[in-house]
Amino acid sequence: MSALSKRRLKVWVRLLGVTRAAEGELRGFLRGHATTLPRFDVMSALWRRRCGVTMSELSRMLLVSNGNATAVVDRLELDGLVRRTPSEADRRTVFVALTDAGLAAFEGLAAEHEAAVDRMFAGLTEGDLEMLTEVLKRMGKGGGA
Amino acid sequence: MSALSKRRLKVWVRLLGVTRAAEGELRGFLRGHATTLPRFDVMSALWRRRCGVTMSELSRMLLVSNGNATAVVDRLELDGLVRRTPSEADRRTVFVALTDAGLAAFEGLAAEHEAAVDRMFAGLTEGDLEMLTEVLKRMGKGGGA
DNA sequence: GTTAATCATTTCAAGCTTGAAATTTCCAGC
DNA sequence: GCTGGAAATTTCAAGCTTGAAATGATTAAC
Repeated sequence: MSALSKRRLKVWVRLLGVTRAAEGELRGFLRGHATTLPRFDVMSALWRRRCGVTMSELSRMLLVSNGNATAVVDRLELDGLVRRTPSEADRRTVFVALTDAGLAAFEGLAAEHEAAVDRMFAGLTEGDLEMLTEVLKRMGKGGGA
Repeated sequence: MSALSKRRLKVWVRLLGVTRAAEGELRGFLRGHATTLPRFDVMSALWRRRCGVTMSELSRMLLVSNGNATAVVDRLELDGLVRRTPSEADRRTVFVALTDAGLAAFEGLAAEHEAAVDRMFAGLTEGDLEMLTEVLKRMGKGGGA
């Protein structure tokens, strides 16, 4: 139980705290628009991959379980925001994509979401951003092994 | 939609990704010991404040809703790991504290947990830690206002 | 062409989490 | 000492999330 490991623990606790606080802020913003963080995350992923992704790809992108992706996509589908299309080539796989309504809904929200994130990072310089990216990249490599 | 705001968005996505991956890792470790992240978080908070905290303090410490704290404490209480004690001075408030069994359980886990966090941060130098702390501190101030 | 292994997805039970609506208690002003 | 507002906790419905088990489909080895 070295001093270094205690320090790492402290950094981890702070990292978790800041991330949770930020998530809370975004959740509050999205609540005002009758949606939620996981729904927004799914729609955002589908927006980045406009032509559609499989359920497995989706859950890998968002780092959530398969069952979770199924549940959120189910609800979005009920609301007409996403569409499932069975693959022709492989009858196991399903492609998910935004509907026109989903695309419009996401794009209406995206700018405000970006502004909210902007505010969260207002206290950081460009140098901070660069260092943060660098450090996070290194963390990802170490932990994900 | 400036280049800077796009950059901030990217950093936020990465921050969220790294944090989720790390949480996943810790969850996996805790699963092997028949417990979960939220339970561990509560016990950890009660360990830091050995003499007991109120439910409100607890939910503020963990950045979760009151209802959530109630639910997790309920389950921990059923398992005999924490104890609720009504306040003498104010009959609205309740103090929560680890039982002896809870203390033992937590301390048995804490060392391994610390080791797991240690591994996650293995790729970071002390300078990285310092800079990360600094940046996170500044983020917390900006966003939490 | 069977068989076995693997893969993509869904289903399920259990637990987590939220935000809002009760409930009970305290406190301040009258 | 009432009374109204504020505070601490719980309750509740709805949605989120997980991990494991089930289902259905593909692939590779024989």
